[in-house]
Amino acid sequence: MERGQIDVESLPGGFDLQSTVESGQSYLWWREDGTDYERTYGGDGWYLTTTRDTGEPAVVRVRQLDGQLEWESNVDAEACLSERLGLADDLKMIRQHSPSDDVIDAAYDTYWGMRIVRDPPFGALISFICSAQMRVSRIHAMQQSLREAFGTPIEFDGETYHAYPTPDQLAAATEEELRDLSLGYRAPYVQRTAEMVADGEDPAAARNYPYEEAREWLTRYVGVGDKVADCVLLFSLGYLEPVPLDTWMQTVIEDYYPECDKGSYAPTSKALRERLGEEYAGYTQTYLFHYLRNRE
DNA sequence: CCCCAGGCACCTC
DNA sequence: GAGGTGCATGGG
Repeated sequence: MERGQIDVESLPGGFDLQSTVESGQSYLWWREDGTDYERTYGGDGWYLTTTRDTGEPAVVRVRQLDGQLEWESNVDAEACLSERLGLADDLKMIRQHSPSDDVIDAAYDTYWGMRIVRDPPFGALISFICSAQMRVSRIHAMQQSLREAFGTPIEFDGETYHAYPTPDQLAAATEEELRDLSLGYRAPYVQRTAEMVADGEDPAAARNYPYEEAREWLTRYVGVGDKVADCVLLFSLGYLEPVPLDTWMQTVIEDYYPECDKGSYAPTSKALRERLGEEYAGYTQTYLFHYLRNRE
């Protein structure tokens, strides 16, 4: 077993592992004890995920003890973690470039240290296809089901885990098998998109385009509209300006920024993006989403 | 029974 | 291109 520590206290803005992993940005991590994100969990508990960064599928688990991020894996996971958890982002600079009002300030203050994740592109694409009209806890459960049904087993520290399925593994699944995992009408979307990626249409190729063209390009995949495309760009591909518009953000617009409601998705998202500070609007959006969803 | 969940494909016009 | 409709599943 390899292990290590990353000093996150000295990063600009620090780091909050629990908020980063449990804020609905990623569905590719899980708690060691398997409990749902709706239930309370010690602030120093372990979170696990899998990676193929070094070629072979590997398990990575991390926990935060004050200013240290402690990790254990069957591979050297330090570079992977830094990338996946957004540790290179300068939170202080990002906040300085974001506007200030009562609700934005409260969101940043409450969850300060939360960072934008960078999920692996295929996992991000599939998990956000699954997210359509679905609660956070069930989106998680679906990804765990997909791992166990189709993912490559990994032995680690005396336990058997499952890697997230590869495009080939999911493309070989039948719609019927996916429906049996309670994916509902998303089952054919997942199967057909996995086929497209397995046939060589790499979602990471969206990075060849500027933001709005990249969003349009991603809608080529079945089950991917403007909202899911925005989530993939923001939570996987390193774009920090997308403002995904879901039902929660529609409520935010009604309650706080009604002048940004332009009727349809693209112009409304653009107006809110400009209102939230253009180049890092996705960061502010993610703080607002997490803060407002957990308020009360 | 109802309504809703980090929406999308498909059909009109 | 904008605007309606059907869609699976589980929780409150």
